[in-house]
Amino acid sequence: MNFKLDDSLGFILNKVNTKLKNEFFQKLKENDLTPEQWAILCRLWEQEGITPKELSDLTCKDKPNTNRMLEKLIIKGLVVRNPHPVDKRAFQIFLTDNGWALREQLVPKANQLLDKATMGIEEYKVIELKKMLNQIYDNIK
Amino acid sequence: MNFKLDDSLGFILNKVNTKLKNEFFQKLKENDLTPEQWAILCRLWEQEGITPKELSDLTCKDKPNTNRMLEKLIIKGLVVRNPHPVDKRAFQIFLTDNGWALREQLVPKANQLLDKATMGIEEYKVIELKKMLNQIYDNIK
DNA sequence: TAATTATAGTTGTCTTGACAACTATAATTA
DNA sequence: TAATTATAGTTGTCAAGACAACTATAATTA
Repeated sequence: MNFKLDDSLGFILNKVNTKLKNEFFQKLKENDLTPEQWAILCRLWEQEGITPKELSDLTCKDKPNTNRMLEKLIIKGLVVRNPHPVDKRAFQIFLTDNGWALREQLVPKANQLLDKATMGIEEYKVIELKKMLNQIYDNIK
Repeated sequence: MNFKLDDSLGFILNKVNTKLKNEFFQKLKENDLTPEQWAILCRLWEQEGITPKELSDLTCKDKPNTNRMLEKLIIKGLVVRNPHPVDKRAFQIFLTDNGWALREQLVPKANQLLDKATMGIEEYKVIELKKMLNQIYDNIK
């Protein structure tokens, strides 16, 4: 009936994730962005014109939150929301020039942070780490 | 200038953490608890009589949040808050009988979920995983 | 085709997380 | 000892995550 919080995967994961996200938040501050908004931009850099629903699936967030984040990105002028050409319920999200321009500023910041985070861990170990995390993701539910 | 979100440690970590926490939340639902409140209880099971400040350090949350969670635990009758015998600014947090009683209900739930999450991953690999995560934690800042 | 069901997006609520600013007490040091 | 600085806890704000309930449109099927 013993349980050591410090040795619990859930606690460790949460701790690391919070700290990493927070550190990234600090780095993104000067661009007035959050890590979650960053994730949305990333997806749009990969593929423009998708719907909020698709974005919410691709970023693993629910629809209400995705929409609220999109609102903020629209207000910031990084993204536009056009009516969907076929489906009247839906919208298409596109990047503005400003949205595209952020990419070359932000990607190095993200990579810098990840390099720092994984310092001292061999590259193949990091790959293993990610593989295990993905397996855990698949294992749940 | 390429960046693949799906291969990014930050994104994967966040995804897994969110899913695991959420799954745990579902398990804790019938006890009307959240994973964060669980973490506080864990610490108190390990050591009673510590202050909110110490609890916030031990659970890696800030003071305001820790206090708000403690309020909820007090309302639920799982925890009491006594004046600190020496330091008039501080308090001491103790478990009630109900707070203690939860332990044997909750610990198996946590272990069950962690077992499921790490299914198919060898035990020494899970240890390696936790070690790497802890190193990442130390690497940041 | 009409009725039913599914889906995209919206609104509102609750919990948590980070942070800043504040009060009261404790500890330090001049 | 008096003044200064540090600390415990509090209050308020904003971003986000989960969830439930809702509207409008699309897809299915009777």
